[in-house]
Amino acid sequence: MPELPEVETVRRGLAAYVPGRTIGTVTVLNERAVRRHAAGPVDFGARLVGRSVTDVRRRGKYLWFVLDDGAFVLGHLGMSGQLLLPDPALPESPHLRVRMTFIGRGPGECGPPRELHFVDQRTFGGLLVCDTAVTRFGVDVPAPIEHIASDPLEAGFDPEAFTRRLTSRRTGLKRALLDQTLISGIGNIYADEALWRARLHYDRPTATLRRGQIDTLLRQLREVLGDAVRAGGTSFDSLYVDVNGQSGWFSRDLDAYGRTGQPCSRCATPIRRDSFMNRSSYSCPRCQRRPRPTKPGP
DNA sequence: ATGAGGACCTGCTCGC
DNA sequence: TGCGAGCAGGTCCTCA
Repeated sequence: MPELPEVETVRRGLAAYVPGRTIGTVTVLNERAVRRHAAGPVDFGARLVGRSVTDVRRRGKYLWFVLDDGAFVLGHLGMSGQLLLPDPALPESPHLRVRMTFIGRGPGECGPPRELHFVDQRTFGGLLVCDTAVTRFGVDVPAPIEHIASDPLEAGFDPEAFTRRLTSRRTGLKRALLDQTLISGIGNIYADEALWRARLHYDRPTATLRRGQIDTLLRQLREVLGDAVRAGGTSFDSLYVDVNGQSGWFSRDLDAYGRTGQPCSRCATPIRRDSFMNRSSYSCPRCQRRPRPTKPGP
């Protein structure tokens, strides 16, 4: 499940159940799911069995468990990954890639503990175990995501630094928003939604943005991401669900994404779909004017 | 540094 | 009914 609100929804679900639990068994059903764990699937399991989870954290679209020996289990959901605490009465997904069981039960619980399933239809996502943390933007993160910038909902997100880095680029605005080394957590849906809210065109050269426009964009980004987190994320189908398999309902609040031909909710002009960066971009041709071609520099 | 393009996958929908 | 094309919310790599 892709973008920040969906990953945060999953993180919250995991944080309510997993910390304090001890991992009993780990079964890797598809090796591709742990391909980024260099030591291989056997080592992946061996590193986890008997360890307790102390916390569940997130930056951008990545989330990780902190273990009692100081290691991390880092996960990315790719395009179709799910981390589920499934109802044992229901049939297993055919796309189950990694199964984890827990030992013992929490206070007041009865019956066997839930399992943790990593389910991933397209297998672009994956899990790995790593030992080293690095401090980036004031937070200790697993070393493999050292290159990932802070996300706009983090306390330590620095709008000044973002503004400087954004305007020093010579690229288009949406391309920059999707660059996880500049700002993290934003994908195709929320980029289009924030650009619509801020009335900015996706191909606006970042160097021409005025400070006020960037402030507005950041405010709209925080707002749309926050709204979507409160709604439990966006989903169009059962591929994007929380740890219990439930869909979020933010899709009803989308103003641009996926609304080709439908009237803009501000000005009633039909929303248009463009092919951009090998994917779809949705925008209002009236509220979000295409930037003038840049004049050749001196 | 930038960006275009492809690779990595499965499954759904659409038009013929 | 079958079949190929196109599409899907991501990331990473190479090459120019």
